This record gives sequence, structure tokens and C-alpha cells, in this order.
Amino acid sequence: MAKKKIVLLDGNSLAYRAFFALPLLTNDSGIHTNAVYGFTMMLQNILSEEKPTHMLVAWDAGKTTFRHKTYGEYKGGRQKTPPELSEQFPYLRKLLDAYQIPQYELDQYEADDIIGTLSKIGNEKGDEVIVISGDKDLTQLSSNHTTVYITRKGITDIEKYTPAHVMEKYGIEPYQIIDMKGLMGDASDNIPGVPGVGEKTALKLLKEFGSVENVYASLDKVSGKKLKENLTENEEQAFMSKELATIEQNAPLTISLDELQYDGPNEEQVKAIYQDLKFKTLLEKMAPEEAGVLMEEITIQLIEDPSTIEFKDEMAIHIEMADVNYLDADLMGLSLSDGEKTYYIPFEHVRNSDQLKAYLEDGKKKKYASDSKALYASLFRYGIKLEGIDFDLLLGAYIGNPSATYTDVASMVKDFGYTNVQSDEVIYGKGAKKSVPDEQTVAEHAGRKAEAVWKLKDAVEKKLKENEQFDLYYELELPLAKVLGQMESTGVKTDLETLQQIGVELSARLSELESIIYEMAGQPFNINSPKQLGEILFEKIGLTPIKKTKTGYSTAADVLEKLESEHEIISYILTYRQLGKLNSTYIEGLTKEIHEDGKIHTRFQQALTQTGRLSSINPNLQNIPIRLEEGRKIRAAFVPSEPGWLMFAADYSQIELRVLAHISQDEKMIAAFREDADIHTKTAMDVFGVDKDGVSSDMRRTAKAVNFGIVYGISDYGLSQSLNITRKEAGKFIDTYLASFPSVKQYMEDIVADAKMKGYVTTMMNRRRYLPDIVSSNFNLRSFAERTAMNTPIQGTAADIIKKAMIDMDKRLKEEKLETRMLLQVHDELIFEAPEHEIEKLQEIVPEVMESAIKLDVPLKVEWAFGKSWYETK
DNA sequence: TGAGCAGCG
DNA sequence: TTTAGCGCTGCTCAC
Repeated sequence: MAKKKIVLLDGNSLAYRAFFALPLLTNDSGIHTNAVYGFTMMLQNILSEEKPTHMLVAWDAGKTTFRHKTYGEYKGGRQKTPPELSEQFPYLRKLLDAYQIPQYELDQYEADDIIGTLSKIGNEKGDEVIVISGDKDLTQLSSNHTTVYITRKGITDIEKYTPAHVMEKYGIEPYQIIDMKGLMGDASDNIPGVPGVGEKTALKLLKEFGSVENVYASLDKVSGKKLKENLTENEEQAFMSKELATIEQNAPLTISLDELQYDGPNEEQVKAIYQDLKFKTLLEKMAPEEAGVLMEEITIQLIEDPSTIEFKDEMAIHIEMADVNYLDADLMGLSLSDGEKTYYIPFEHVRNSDQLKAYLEDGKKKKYASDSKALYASLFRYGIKLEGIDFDLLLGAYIGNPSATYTDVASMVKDFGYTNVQSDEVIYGKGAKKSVPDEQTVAEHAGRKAEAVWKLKDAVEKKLKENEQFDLYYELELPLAKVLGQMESTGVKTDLETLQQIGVELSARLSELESIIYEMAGQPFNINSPKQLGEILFEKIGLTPIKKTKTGYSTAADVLEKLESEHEIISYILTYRQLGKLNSTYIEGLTKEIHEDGKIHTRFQQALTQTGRLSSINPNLQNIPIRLEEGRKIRAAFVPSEPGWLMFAADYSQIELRVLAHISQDEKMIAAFREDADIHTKTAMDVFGVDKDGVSSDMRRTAKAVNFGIVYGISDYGLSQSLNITRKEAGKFIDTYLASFPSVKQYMEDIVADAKMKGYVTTMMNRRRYLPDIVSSNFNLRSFAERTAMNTPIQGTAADIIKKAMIDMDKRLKEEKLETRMLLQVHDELIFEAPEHEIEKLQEIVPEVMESAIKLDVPLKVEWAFGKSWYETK
């Protein structure tokens, strides 16, 4: 028979944990729900992560247990269970019934004993057992087959106790936990132990003698007069305490392992209870499974001859395609809706219709799209130049809720409470089962999408107006979508031979490095496997691990760099990593992405980042190497697509610090930028209190790191890492910095306070980012939100600025009737290809347009270069 | 599928 | 007193 995976939960302990970990939530009906809610969250985590075959929740039975016969005061002095918690137990039991998880209690025994007995039975059969509790006593049950999960802070944070972990933490075996308790006692259970003996002393004694019995057998060897005295006087109490702490593993259970089989919940019942308790988020999580119901009827006109369509002045429009990548996806059909009538035209008829083409290219006919950039670029593949886009649902939803992840129209409209469109997953399936259904189904699906766009336009606009984001939407994001669509369609010419040539060199050097590394390691192994590499470095060679990850030793570059002087193999590994990355990601990766036209067409995601930046995918052209010369050569493969043309690149200099100077209104910083000083040198002068000539290169480097840190929402820890100095030193730098730029300090404090009050921060163009965690009681979450509050207005404003510059640039190129094409955006940089005779003009207008994209209290500065390839634009 | 690592601004 | 720089994408390994 297959091995079982048995999960045993300590019901009372976990309910207490959940109750105290969460604030006292009350639902509309006045029932307290925090313990049930926390318990449910935990349960769901366990079910999805562990996928148990067998489960049981054990409960304590009544007030007295067999332990009270040993010691009447057992668990004496405990606070009564708060009534707010007591009232939740019946709901918990009902919920577990709905989940169809067996529950069990046994008169005179505690939940521990039930769990201990079952885990023993499981162990004997070789099954895998997981015990979950909030009580560390249960760690005594850990064994080769049993792992004990103890909840840490909160409810979902769990510490896993294997025998090795117990050893690591306490230096003793799991079975010695009871000896430890015997000696030190346990205040929460009112187990006395030996007075004067705490955890430290108990562990010391156990490491020397092994057990309570042996401690007393060798009392004369115990050092310390007072300790010996205490032990002697409390011998009986020590043995009794050990007995009390011992979990019974032979309780007379009336239930067998086979009865614990878990086959999943009764969804209907679970849903009913969620509804009863008003667990909205949990309910929503269940909802996708029953998608497909409650759809309103829709009448779709399937069109073969587009000339029969009545093209209104305003219509919603959508193209249904078989893949997310609209640059090469198979286009299935186009849907149109005017709110009354909805049409679906299979794409073969779209392509061949002059009337439809004329409609799509008519700028006077307003069109509302689900994703306008996808429309521009996909229609452009068929020579159709889309005009008249006046609304974009994706961008509207994104501006209203940047943290959402939109995968299809259904996910966008959900934010507005609209449900009459199904998810793509429901229609097409997912993974291996993905397939296109019959045309009628596709037509309805596409029709519903167009209809949804039509119906939601008002709601989206209303929200934009309320949040004063109308301009951000109509002046920035919507026109940008068109520019980006053009850039994606244009693509960047990529020279395959250059890539291949670099690839050949890389492969040769990699195999050379490989032999050297194998030689030094004394054996071949997979250098790309952090696991194997860690074993070789830290076990075989015996280097000292500096950092650990969840799964083993960290072999990250910053760790290896610290070990470089310890062993010569390290530098070879670092080089191998670096070159391996170039080869797999850039040479092999980019080669695969070159289209038939000899170009690479990336897609810019316009509705993804939390800050308003763009991102680039399939492939990512925003992370082409530049920092190291070997990688930088990759850029030589990116060339103009026309003979005699050149690449032209322009980037904003220090845009984020300039934005910071403007937002914080720091006089010194503003002055520095106005006189075009080197900002890092200037910072160094202030932080180190020297004059310009006194700034060493090291000081400048430090100042640069501090400047970066400030932009990111600094912490002494982060700075200490990047500069390889102590936290204290880093803290000092930060203090000195903030003292010399007081307005920056003020800004950092104000923005955090503002975010706490409003729940969000904004950029100069009123882009929002919501930060619910900024009021969290969890230190990590809160700190992260605070740094985000400091960083987002800066990074986001910089993003706004370059977006505006792109729109202006596109317009200017047209006005000047230039052939120059904008190709790429890399956060603070724009890349163009241009005929040689236009270069002179570009040198004039590109900086002009970019520098005047927005008016700040400091000048914006643009630097530019051109050459025969991207590599040469330096 | 997620973790670890490394590439960019 | 264990936390711990901001924003991304893609490759490889191991499960």
C-alpha cells in the first residue's frame, strides 16, 4: 500500500494561537470570528502545501485528565478561556465537519496524547507524519518519520522541528525534551521543575548527563553548590515534572489510522459556513471553480460580410486571440459592441474587408478597447493602422488598482463588480488541456468582452475623475499605448552572426573554466546547481558558509566574493557564473527571439509595475548587459534595420535624484543640480565635511551608495550590505547625510506619515500606489511599506517623466517629418534608429524634448550618443 | 512550480 | 532583538 501522509493538528492550541494572533474581528452578525478565520487560513495553507492523505484534529477533553492524579495543580492557575474564544469553538467544529476532517477527543486525555499515540502508530508503519501545534512540548515527538510544525508569530509562519532541528536549536535529542521540562518546568502548564533551573542550566545538565535519571545518579559530579542543593531538595518534583511533560503514546484510542483518510472538503457546506461567517475573501477564492454559472444571455451576430455592420461613432472593440503574445498570436476574430448590438467577425473576414479596414483607420470613429496596445500591434501585422482609440479598459483598471494582476478581461472587470464575462481559463482551459472550443463559444466570449468594455467605460472614468487621474489616463497612458505599439511593431534589428561569434568564444571559455573548476574540486559536478556547488565548497573543500538560504548554503555572488581570498576556485566559479549567464540568457535566449524579419520584437507591459515603470518581456530588452565589458559586447548585435542608418541613444542623467531634489525642495540639492555639480562628489563633501579636492574616490563611492540608498528608502542594514561595512557605520553615514540635507529628512518623514493617513502615495502626475501594510503590526511588512512609500513617488515620477517624453518625442518626430524611429525605452533611456543625415537634428531635438517633458525646480539633463550599433552609443 | 541566482535601471 | 535596500525578467535546477 502507498505510504500515507498524516497531518495531526492540535485543535485547542491552534485555536488559541489564531485567537491571540489576530485582532478581535467581528462580522455583521456580531459573532467573533478571528480564531475561526485564522484557523481556516492555516488549514488552507497546510492542505495546499502538504496535500495530506490522512488528517485529524485532536481536542482536549474536559477539565480533568490522568495527569491531575499525578499532580492536582497541573495546569492550575490558568486564565479562563476568554468567552470571545469559547463562542467560536462550535463554528470551528462545524467548519472542520464541512471540510470532512475527522475530529477526536478522549476522556481523561489531552490532544497531545492522541497525537502522540497516532504518530507512534504511523511511525511504526513507516508513514510520514506531520504534527502541528502552537505548543513546543510536542517537539518531543519529532523523529525520522515525524516532523513537528510549531507556529511562530502569527499563524502562517511555521517552524519545522525535525530531530536535526531540535539538535541544532537545543543541542539535545527530541526524547530529551521531557528531561528538559522535568528540570526547568513549564510555567504555562504549572509544571514546577527544579527551582533555580532554567533552560540554560537544564540543557547544560542534559548535555553532560543525558537524562534526569542520570543527573541524579551522578549528583556528586554536578558543579555548583546551590544547584546541587536545589536538585537534591526537589528530586521527587523533578521526576514528577518529567512524567507530566511526557506525552502518552499508548492512549486507549477508539479510532484507527484508516479512519483518518482525507478526501477533500464538501464545498457546498464549506461555502455555506463562509457565507454564514461573512468570510468574503475566502468565498471569492472558491468562486473560480463555479465560474460559468449566472452568465447573462447574450446575442451575438456572427458576421461574414462586414459591410452589413452598422459602424457607429462610438463602439467597443476587441480582438480575440489564441495566445497572450499579440505580436505573433493567431488572431481568431474581432468583436464589436455598441451596447445594443454585438458582433463577432472571424478574422479571415476582417483581413479581407476594405470596409472594416476603413472603419478601423478612421480616427473620427471612436473606439473603446480592452487592451489598445495589443490592438494597434496585432492589426499592424495586417497593414491596418488603427486610429480613433479613445478608451482602454486595461489601462483604466491598472491606474485604479496597480497592484492587481490582470490576465484577461474577466480579471479587469471584476474590480468593478462586473461578472458577465468568463475568464479565459474557463473557455480555453489551462496547461496541457488548453484548446480552442467551437466558433460559437469563442464568438460569445469575445462578444461579452466587447460588451463589458462598453458597459464599464463610465464606471472607469468616474473613478478616474474621483481620484483626479483623468489627465494621467488621457494625456499620458492612453497616448503612450499607441507609441509603444509602434515601437513593438517596429522591433530592433539583431545581427545573428555577432551573437553567434560571441557565443563561440563564450562556449570555449566556459569549457576551459569547467575543467579548471572540476580539477580544483577534485570531481566533476554541476556548477549551475547551487545545491551541488554548496556541497563542494562548504563540505568537500571546507570553506566557512557565510549565509544560509531556506534550502541550504547560499552561494550568491556577494557571499562568494567574501570567500575569494580563501580558495582560488572561487574566482573561477564567479567567472563561470557570469559567462554562463551571458551564454544562456543572452546568446541562446536572444537568438531564439529573432523573427523572420531579422528583428527582435519585445513587448512592453504597460499595466504591470507598482510604480508606473514599464517592463519588457519576450524577450526582456531592458536588461541587456552593460556593466561589464564582456557582457556589454552583446549590444553590438543590436543594429539599425536600414543600411546607412545609425543607432542613437539618450538618457536622463540622475533623474531620480533630481526628482528627489524637486519633491523635497532641499535647497542644497537643488543648488547642486542648478550649477550642474557632480552630485555624488557634492554629497561626499557634505557627508565627510571636506572640500572638493578633499573628496577621495572612496568617499565618492560611499556617497553614491548613500544616494542610492536614500532613493530606495534607506535602512542602515541595506547600506551596510552594499558598502560592506558595519551597520553602525552605515547608520552614521545616514544620520550625517540626513543632517546635511534636512529637507530630504523631512520629506521621508512626511511621506510615511502621509501614507499612513491616506493609505497610498502618489507621483507628480497623480499615479497612486496603495500601501495597506504601512499600518501593519508586523515589523517586516510595515518597514517594507515605509521604504516603498519613500521610493515610489521618486521612481514613479521618473517613470511619468520619461513616458511624457516618449509621447512628445513621437509627436515631434512626426512634425519634423523625420524617418527616425523610436525603438526602446530602458527606464531612463530612449533608443532610436535614424538615417545618418537626421543625426544632427536628433542631437538637437532629443535632448530638448526630453529635458522639457516636465518642469521641475531643477533642470533635467540628457546625455546622448550614436554609433553603428547599440554598443557604440556610449 | 518555486527557489536561487544574475542581468538591467 | 530572529527583521532588513527599490523596481523588474529569465534561466537552471530540483521537486
